[in-house]
Amino acid sequence: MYPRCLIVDRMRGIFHDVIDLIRTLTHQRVIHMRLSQYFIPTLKEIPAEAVIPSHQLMLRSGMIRGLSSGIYSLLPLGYRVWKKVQQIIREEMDGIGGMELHLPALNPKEIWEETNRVEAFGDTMFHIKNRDLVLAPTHEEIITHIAQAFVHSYRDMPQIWYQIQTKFRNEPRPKSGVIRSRQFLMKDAYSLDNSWEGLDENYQKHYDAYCRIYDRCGLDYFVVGASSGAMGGTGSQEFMVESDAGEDLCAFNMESGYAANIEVASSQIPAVARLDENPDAEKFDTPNAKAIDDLVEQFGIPEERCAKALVYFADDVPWLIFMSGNDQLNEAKLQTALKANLIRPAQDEELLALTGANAGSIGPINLKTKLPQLADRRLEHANGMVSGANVNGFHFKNIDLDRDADIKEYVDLRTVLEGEPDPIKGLPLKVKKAIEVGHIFKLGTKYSEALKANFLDDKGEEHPIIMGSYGIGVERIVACHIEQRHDKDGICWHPSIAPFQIQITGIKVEGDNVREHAEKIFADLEGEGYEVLYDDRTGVSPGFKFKDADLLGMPINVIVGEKNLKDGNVEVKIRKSGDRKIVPVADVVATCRDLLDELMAS
RNA sequence: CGGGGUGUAGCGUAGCCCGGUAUCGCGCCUGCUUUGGGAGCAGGAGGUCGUCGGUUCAAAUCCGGCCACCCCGACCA
Repeated sequence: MYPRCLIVDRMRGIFHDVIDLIRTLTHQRVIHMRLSQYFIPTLKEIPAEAVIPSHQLMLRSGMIRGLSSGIYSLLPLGYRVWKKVQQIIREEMDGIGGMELHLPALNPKEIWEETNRVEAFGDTMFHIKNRDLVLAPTHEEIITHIAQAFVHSYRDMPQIWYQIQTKFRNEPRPKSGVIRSRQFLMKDAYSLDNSWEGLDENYQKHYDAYCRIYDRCGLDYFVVGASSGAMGGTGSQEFMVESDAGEDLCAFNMESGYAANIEVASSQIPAVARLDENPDAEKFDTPNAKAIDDLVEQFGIPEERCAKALVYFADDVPWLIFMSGNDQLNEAKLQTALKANLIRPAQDEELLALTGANAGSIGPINLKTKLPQLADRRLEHANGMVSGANVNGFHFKNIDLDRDADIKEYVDLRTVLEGEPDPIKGLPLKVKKAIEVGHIFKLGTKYSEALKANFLDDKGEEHPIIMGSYGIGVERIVACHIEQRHDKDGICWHPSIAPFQIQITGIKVEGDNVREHAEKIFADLEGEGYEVLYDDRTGVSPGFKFKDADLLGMPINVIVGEKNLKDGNVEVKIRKSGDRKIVPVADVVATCRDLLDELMAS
């Protein structure tokens, strides 16, 4: 037993230990937010490999570092942004009842063979060399596998499961920095339903959540109807950000409200009219005509009266395809029309073997081999057409496709062009490049059927689970944000995903007055809960600090220097607008709060 | 996979055509002076010239193979 005074001393000692611990923790937290300590390797010059602004600025601001083609390290400043985007996604996914889980990136190849997707992905999927394992490019198979094991009753649904996970895709050509890379983060969500109405509801919930996510990230985006591609399914939409760095083309007319990926976009371009006169088809000499334009120039044939014939293989079956004039075949539409896993144009030798002629002289009459035929709907019942004779150097004229060809079906196969009338109001279409930042799919039962994920309904009947699949590219949000919010000096972060909301620039912090005020403001702003990066570097010229601050692009820069301090003021600069305010030291916290609230809402 | 280009210090580059052991700027280290828009002076460190082979007395430079990266195209649930 201690004498009383010793107990008091001891308690006093513990009390002081706790205070010291708090001081230590606070001190450690603060010291990491100092530019003199924080690892931000900025670059003055633009690295040669970076072409687009977001890539250049991510490198220059020390957010990322390339390791290999399409593979990037996320450095501390960049990773802060990544985490913020993920947090916004988590909050909105949780908000629609999503449950976060985490699936393995390493998958048995076998499960991917059951859905035929080892073949469908082909070289895009990474394979492990010394085991029968693959690196997952997406997770429908694994989700369905879990559903198959545990979801057996209509009472078990609906479900929304999601994860934020690293995906691996062996892109043939990684490009544009993190926009097309071989390892990237994706939020992928999957809905399980016992009815098609349920799927519609879950799809709509995701649509709404996605809008909130992109709004909160400060992105300017639009939504387009999209192709379901080899994923299968009954409907899908893509969330797009307009950008010259984009790899997708979108056709739209704002006034009529039409917007679609060029892969599915259609127009009201008129069909080729049927002529009253309909003489027999007649072969004629065309020694120098290999392209539609040659026929138009040499023989004065109207472009649309030419039936361009192409041969495509759909899962190893050759098809003869007809298009009007120079209309461009849309391969996505063709793939959908033929319900094929893989399509490809025939090669020269194959053309010769199948038709008897080379490209440019192929047509419906005198084919060497009988081929299934498909034509664009513009050509429905068209006659008076010119097409190849299946002998090099000859064409037929006066072809009646109803009479002289054996076309199974007329479907929309053409790629729309800017200026054509849109399908809703017939207003002129615009076409622009965009980056896909999200995609929502009504998958249906493709995977549940393949993996036998069935449930019993209230009548005891067995059905495949009805699924939806919903993806967001995390790095694309960051890249698009920078693409949309930068100027000649650097990034202009929206406060929602900025690595720090506030930067403090100390001018000549060697001086006691400046340093003490800057430290005080630093502590006050952190005390208010803001994330603050304090440029406390000594021996660095003011110009250097300003340039760095503009490059890093925090929404607000508080400049503490003797120039204003002698009047009791500091300067508060808004990165995006460039506006500057001179405010009394005592008002800094309130000013920052007001400005950030304003910027957050903008 | 087809076409084009590049590889020289941490970054950006000159030299290559016409062979003689590598230029300049930025950055980095030391010292002094500077400090409101990428400071000055002085001194210093750092390079198997992507890699392997060939030609030559001698190769960053000429020839060939390979590798990596970038751009255009094809491809891209």
